[in-house]
Amino acid sequence: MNNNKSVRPTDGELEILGVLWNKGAATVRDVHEEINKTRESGYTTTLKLMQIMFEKGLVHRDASSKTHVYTAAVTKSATQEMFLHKMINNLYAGSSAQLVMHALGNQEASEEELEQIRQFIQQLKEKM
Amino acid sequence: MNNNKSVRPTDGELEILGVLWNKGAATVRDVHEEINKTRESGYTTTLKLMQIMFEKGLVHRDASSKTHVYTAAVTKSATQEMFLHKMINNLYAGSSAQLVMHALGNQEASEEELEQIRQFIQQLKEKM
DNA sequence: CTTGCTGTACGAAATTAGTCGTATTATGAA
DNA sequence: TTCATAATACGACTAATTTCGTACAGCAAG
Repeated sequence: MNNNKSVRPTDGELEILGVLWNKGAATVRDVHEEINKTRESGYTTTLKLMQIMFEKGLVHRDASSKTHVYTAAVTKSATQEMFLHKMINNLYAGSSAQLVMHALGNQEASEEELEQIRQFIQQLKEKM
Repeated sequence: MNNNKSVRPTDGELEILGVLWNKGAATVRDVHEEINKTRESGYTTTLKLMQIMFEKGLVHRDASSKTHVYTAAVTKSATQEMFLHKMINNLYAGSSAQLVMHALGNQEASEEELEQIRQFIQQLKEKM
C-alpha cells in the first residue's frame, strides 16, 4: 500500500518492469516465460515478486478474472530519471556533464549517435 | 576475502567510499564524523560496515597501530563505470546515447558544461 | 595502580530480497 | 458432476544489509 513515488525497484523488480514496459500488460505466466528465456527460476518466484511489487505500488493489477493482469505503475522514464539522479548525486558530485562524458568516453557510441547528441546539445543551447 | 572485481557496493558502502575517495585515507572516526554531518548514526554502525567492506575487499586497512587506517580498494572511476554499465543495460537497452540525452535533458547542465561536452564530442569524432 | 577514554571485535536483531513448496481455489472438459 | 489443470495465496527459509549494544584491549592521566 505504499503510494510513495520514491520506491526504488530492486534488480529483480526492474527485470519484471522491463517486461511490463515492453508488453504493456501481462500475466504472471507471460512475465515468467519472458524472464525464463534468459534465466531459470520458478513460477511462484515470479508470482511472489509481482505480488510484493503490487503491495509496494510498483504495478497495478486487474484481478477481475482468475488470471490477474498486471501493468507497470511507474513509467520507464520516471524510473530512469530516479536512477540517473541517484547516480549523479552519489557518484558524480551532482554534475550530469561528468556522467555524460564518462558514458560517452567508455561505452563507445557510434558516429551517428554522437551526431545525434551534438544536435541535441545544439537545440539545448538555443533555448538558453 | 572476496577478491572479485564485481563486488557492487551498497548504498551505505558507497557513502563510505565517497569519504575515502575524498580524504584518501581515514580512520573509522573520520568517516563516521563526515557521515554524521549529513545523517545520524552510531559509531559502531560505521565501524561494522567498514569491517564488512574490508572482508569484501572494498577497502584496504593498515592495522599496524591500534587505530586502523582505511583506504578505498576500488577506484572511483571503476565504480562509476560499473554502475553506468548496469544502468545502461538495465534501463537504456544498452544505448549510452539514450542515457546521455536523458541526462542532459532533465538535469539541466549549464551552458559551459554543454560547451564542454560539445568539444568532447568533437574530439571523439575526430578520432573516428 | 586504577580509572576513564577510545579503539576494535562480535553477536544479535530488524528488514528486505529472493526463492520455493504447499495449500487452496476457480474453471473447463469429459 | 467430477477431476485435472492452472492460477493465486501464503508461509518458510536463506542471504544480505543495516543497525546497535556489549565486551574487551590499550593507553594515558591522576
